Amino acid sequence: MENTTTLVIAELTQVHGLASKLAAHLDSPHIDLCRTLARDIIFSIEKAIHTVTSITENPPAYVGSQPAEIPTERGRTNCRKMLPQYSSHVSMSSGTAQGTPNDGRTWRKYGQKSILGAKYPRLVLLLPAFNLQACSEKALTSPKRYRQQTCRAYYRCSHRKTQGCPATKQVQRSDENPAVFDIAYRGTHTCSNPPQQTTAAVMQSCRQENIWPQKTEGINSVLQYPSSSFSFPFAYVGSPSSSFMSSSTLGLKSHHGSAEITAAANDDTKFMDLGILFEVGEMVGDVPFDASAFFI
DNA sequence: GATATTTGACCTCA
DNA sequence: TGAGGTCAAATATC
Repeated sequence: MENTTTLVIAELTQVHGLASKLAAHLDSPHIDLCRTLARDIIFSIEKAIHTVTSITENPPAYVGSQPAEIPTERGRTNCRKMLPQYSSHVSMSSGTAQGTPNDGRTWRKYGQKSILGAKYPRLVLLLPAFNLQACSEKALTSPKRYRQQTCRAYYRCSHRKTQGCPATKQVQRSDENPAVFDIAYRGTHTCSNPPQQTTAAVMQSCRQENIWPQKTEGINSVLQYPSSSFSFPFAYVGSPSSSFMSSSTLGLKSHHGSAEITAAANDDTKFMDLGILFEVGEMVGDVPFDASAFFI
């Protein structure tokens, strides 16, 4: 519940910031910007409502840190019912050809499964960790079993062996938005592994490598993100300029114990200009953002 | 050789 | 019995 409260508070904080920004621009000629801000406000409110609604309808059996499960003699948990619920979900648009989004932790992939009923089986095209050939061959040879399937990859903390860290995560494409990856985290890190990169360091490297998000031609307009990533917790809440927001949205948010990265784009999306991206954005949260490391 | 990934098999649950 | 989650041997990469 604490996690939910944090999420809702964060959303409300964002709404407050957006509303303030909207008020400041009411008398300006930038009507597109106002529309965008209004849309963001509505989105955040809907999200907060959804968060509260889902927690009411499906109270989690687990939130936050819990001791690692006691494995059986074969190293498996005895009762799946006792497994902790996902402590957080991250949605991230990523068409990078270099793997799943890096969240600052080191993960070891330990499995992959085809998931029935998913809308977007093309996930295998975007995440090289997924075996495209195997999936497609299975789809051809067993059309009934593999029809409309996508792959879900399973990762666990690299420090499970050395430190017994129970954290795991699952990565698959969102059914609701093909441009968004759903990354579900289970358990919390008990390892002492620090985040690999700071936000400023990541952005600095992105700027240097000129690998900021851009449209991927031919793959349903999926935004490409750099293979490097953001460390949590960090926060960026804001809206790109009106010209950009007319065709796409992007937001980065994080909270204690949970985080979310979202991005979406339609087919009209043009290359994102990072200067524009941060033009009307603002940093919130508890991690300092070193703008000097990002802007020349 | 160490480490990471792939993949078929196995286990649990509904 | 099928689906989801995990194991562990085989394989790939550095």
